[in-house]
Amino acid sequence: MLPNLLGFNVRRAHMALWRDFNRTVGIGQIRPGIFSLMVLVDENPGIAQIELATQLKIDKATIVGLIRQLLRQGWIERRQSGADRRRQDVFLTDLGSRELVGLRREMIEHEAKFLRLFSRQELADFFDYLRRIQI
Amino acid sequence: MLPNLLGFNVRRAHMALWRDFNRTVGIGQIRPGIFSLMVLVDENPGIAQIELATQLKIDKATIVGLIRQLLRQGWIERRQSGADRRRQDVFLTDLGSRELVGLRREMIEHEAKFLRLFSRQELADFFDYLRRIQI
DNA sequence: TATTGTTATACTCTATAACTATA
DNA sequence: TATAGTTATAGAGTATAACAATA
Repeated sequence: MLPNLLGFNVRRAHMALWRDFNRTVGIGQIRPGIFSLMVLVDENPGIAQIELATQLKIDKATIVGLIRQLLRQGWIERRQSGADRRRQDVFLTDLGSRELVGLRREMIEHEAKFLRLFSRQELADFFDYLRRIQI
Repeated sequence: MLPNLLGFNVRRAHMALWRDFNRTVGIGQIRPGIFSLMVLVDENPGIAQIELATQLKIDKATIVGLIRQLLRQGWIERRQSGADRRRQDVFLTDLGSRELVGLRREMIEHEAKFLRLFSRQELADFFDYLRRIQI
């Protein structure tokens, strides 16, 4: 039964990617969740935590823990929003920005190992299929 | 960057499936990991723990925790192997077998929500792609 | 009343290292 | 020496519930 379950196959694909990520990207310093949060902050300077939660599709309480790690590493900083004082605007620090350059490079190296298993058209279809089930 | 990363998309697809599984299958009693272990035991009565670890691609130490839960629930039982006394042969109990009937039905219901998003050919391709990255 | 962020808590899933019993 | 299973420990990653501050 298992080999014919979509959930089982997605789960194993996820585990394989996860393991290679951890061997390749920011070894001992970073995980997929933290990486994607950093990229989001880099691409949206001053983004609010609630917005990070929405875009990453995880609970706002979960964001707090990730933010705390990145603050401890000195890779991000927060400033209270002027417009809405409930909000904490999140930015990368200079250190965080420099770090992310290397992480992105490692990320591309990691992705390449998997991307090369597909033709251009297969990849386009694969992404399409994966997006369909991101309900 | 994120929407164009294979890892990011697989991760989100995994989360979507995980959440729906937990709303649909064995509510409050079971998780994807436990379910797949039960199915494996059902299809391979007397399977050894080391074999479960190999087939599920997780460490043998991790199996112990899952086995312990299922023992507590009375859904599996173990007998020492006659041939190799290091081994513990794992079986479903009658209770476990009856339980699994309902769980399989819920699993199919859960899968159907996602499978119906694809044509037969798309699904065949999708499974092929997912298997390629299960390194 | 609703939203943003926080704290406390708990659970799943995974791994590594060191161990016992057995092969 | 190698393998099967266990224990202890750790660390991601997620969630829910209740709360303070602010809108």
